[in-house]
Amino acid sequence: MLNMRSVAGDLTTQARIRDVAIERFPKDGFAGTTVRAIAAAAGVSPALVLHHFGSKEGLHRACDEHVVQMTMEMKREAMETGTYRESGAIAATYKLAEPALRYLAWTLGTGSETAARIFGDFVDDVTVQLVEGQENGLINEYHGDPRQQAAVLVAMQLGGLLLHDHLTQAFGVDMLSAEGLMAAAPYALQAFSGNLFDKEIMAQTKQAIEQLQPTGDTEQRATR
Amino acid sequence: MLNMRSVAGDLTTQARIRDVAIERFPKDGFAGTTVRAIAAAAGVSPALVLHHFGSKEGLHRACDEHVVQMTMEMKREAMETGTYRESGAIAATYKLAEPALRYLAWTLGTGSETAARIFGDFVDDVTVQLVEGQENGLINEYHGDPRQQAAVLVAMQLGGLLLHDHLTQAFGVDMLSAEGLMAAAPYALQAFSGNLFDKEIMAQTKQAIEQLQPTGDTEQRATR
DNA sequence: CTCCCGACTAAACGAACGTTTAGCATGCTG
DNA sequence: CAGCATGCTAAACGTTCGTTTAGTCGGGAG
Repeated sequence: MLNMRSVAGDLTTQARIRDVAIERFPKDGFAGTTVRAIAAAAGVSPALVLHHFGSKEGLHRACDEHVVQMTMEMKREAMETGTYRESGAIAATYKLAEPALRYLAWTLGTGSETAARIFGDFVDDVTVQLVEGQENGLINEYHGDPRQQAAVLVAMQLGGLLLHDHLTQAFGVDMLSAEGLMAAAPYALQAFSGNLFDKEIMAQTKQAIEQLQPTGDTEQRATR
Repeated sequence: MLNMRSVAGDLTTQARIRDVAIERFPKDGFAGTTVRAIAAAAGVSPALVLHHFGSKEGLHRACDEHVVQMTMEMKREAMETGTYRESGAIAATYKLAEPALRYLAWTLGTGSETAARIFGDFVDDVTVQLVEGQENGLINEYHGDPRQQAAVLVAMQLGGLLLHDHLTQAFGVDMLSAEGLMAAAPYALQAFSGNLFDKEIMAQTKQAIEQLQPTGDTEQRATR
């Protein structure tokens, strides 16, 4: 059964093709990445790519599955060591390899079902942390629905992941590395500490939000 | 000079083509959107698209420019009415039309130069707000560099924009509408208020971040 | 040894792509 | 009126795409 011909760097040819695709798809998009380019980068013929994955879309699905699986594995490890809860769930993603992180960010930006699943899983985790944290006294009382609060927190955290290129430029450190996380996280903590924004501006903002026109139909703007 | 042939809905044919492209590019990606599809949706021939914009890439540039211009216009208006400062800069983007917002989110997800410019502009704005706010007492004392703090805040805020599809699902309200902003913003404010996270978990998280392995070369993970 | 299955390639397929060319219709200008 | 620039289309260009087909090679099973 283990009858693979060429094995370079202890990776199956199939896995090598998939890893190349995981690197390329976020870079040039799905349609912008050609089967021929993937094959060339993996050192195989274009036909072999389709032999292993059925079609280009099949390769896409395989990439999604693999990244999701790696993400879950990362989560499990982070939960065992305790860093998952402490780092607010998503920050622990730095343990993933950079290509997988870029792929994750790319997928989340698309409206795919995989993206919805990943986002939903994170929200589930943070919701649990919120509810359990309140029982443990780690989370103070709050208004509203825990799941909606969790969704906002997840979106905030993932913002750093999706915009890692820009944060990398702002910080001068690769934001997908541990150094980047160590550089940026204190600022996130400072924002959440309540020490940054004064009560006055918070009240002003709250009022401004409440006074928004509920429906944008009267003063709707055209794309013109 | 104003010699345009067909004018439907008071928009130039050229503007109509560009608006169609602004809708399509985020949906299917740049490579995934064909000139023929844009032309068909705009009710013109494919050749006319290239006649007006030179090439597909030229159309892309025109879309970028137009969205950037609309964003700046939105900013200027929000500054005049005061909502820009109060809403933390980016939240005011809801005033943009939905296609433009989707395009903005799509562009920010790419590593394009336009994205870097937009992100940088937002960071500039928030940096100024941070510095001026401290003088006015609206921002309390904080540690670190104001520009880096601003970058983290912008990334957090834009996270909601980039992940609007998922937030929309979580809230049951279109997150690119005023209703969506009104629904989600209180949760963001609650997170920033310092009332959500207890001091203990904040300290735990801070410690966990500091104890990360500085360089990930020893335990580096492969994409395998 | 023979047979066979799976990894793998070379070559070709039709379709669809971005772009070009030639030309038509319209309206402004002199 | 003639002349010309402009908005616009139809048709075709060459290229490149995803995919298919036919076939080679090599190890494992009988």
